[in-house]
Amino acid sequence: MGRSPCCEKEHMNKGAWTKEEDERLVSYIKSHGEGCWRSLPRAAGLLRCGKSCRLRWINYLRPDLKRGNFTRDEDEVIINLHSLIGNKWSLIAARLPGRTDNEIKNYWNTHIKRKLLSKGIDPNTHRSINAGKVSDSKKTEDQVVKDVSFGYLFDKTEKSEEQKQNKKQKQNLINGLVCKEERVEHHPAVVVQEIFCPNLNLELRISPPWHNKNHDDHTKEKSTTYTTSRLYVQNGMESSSDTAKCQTEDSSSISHSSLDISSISSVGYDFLGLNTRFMDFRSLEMN
DNA sequence: AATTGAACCAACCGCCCGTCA
DNA sequence: ATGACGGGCGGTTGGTTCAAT
Repeated sequence: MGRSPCCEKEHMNKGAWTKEEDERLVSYIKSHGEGCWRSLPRAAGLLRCGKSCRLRWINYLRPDLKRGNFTRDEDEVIINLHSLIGNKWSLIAARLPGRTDNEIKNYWNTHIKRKLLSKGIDPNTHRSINAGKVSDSKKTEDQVVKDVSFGYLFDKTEKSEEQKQNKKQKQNLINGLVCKEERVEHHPAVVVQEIFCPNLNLELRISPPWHNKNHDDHTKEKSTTYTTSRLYVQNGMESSSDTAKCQTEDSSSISHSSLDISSISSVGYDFLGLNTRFMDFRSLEMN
């Protein structure tokens, strides 16, 4: 019954891969293709576990891997997606061509986490550490607030602008609404508006930017200024109901048990304020 | 120059889930 | 129907490099 063991753990090499092992693995996969990791080591003449071969190929030897530092755009994608789906590194990696889940995970733990903390943002909740303390004190037991912020985390060119923003945010916070506007770099005609409601209920609600009838016209005429909402999220993960109700901005239901945003990305909006080539949510599901 | 600690990242570990015998 | 395995995933470890003292 069942299958035979993947590999004998004894007599297997461990640790760093040698150049020769790499060459054997690459050569074998080039001629036979990926797959069947179980039988690959023996066929390729490697004293490695199939798992180890798979990992080495996926994380290091694959020809389509992008090497070098992460770009600012990639940083943003990672942060935004992490705020949405958490430590789902493979899902995040799927939005970043040439990057692996392992690479992103390492980058998150070594760079982004620290960057967020230095800016007073909790990397787990993506909320301001200070704001969290304030709101926590006001929380009632049956009113658990979990808002998701996609705030920009990068240095502003002008501190005075930042101060203005902070002042505006504080005022909005007092009014029960956090609102932030920012012009997109390289696209001065585009204003990104972020709206955070600290007292949101627990339903999960992810919506694309509201539909603008003149969207096409605007994209044709880049000089025209238009506003798009970055994302509107009500997180219901802690709700007693396991099934989150997901609706688009125009209230049409997507799914009760899973979220399929393919219809959104296919429209071509700058969903999450990111290039849609990164944001094809076809395989993303949230329960 | 030597030592120490931080940072980085490749690789491993252990678990989960779908598939197969 | 059952139980074992393969593949995939997230978390962790350990070796290497770099910077500070």
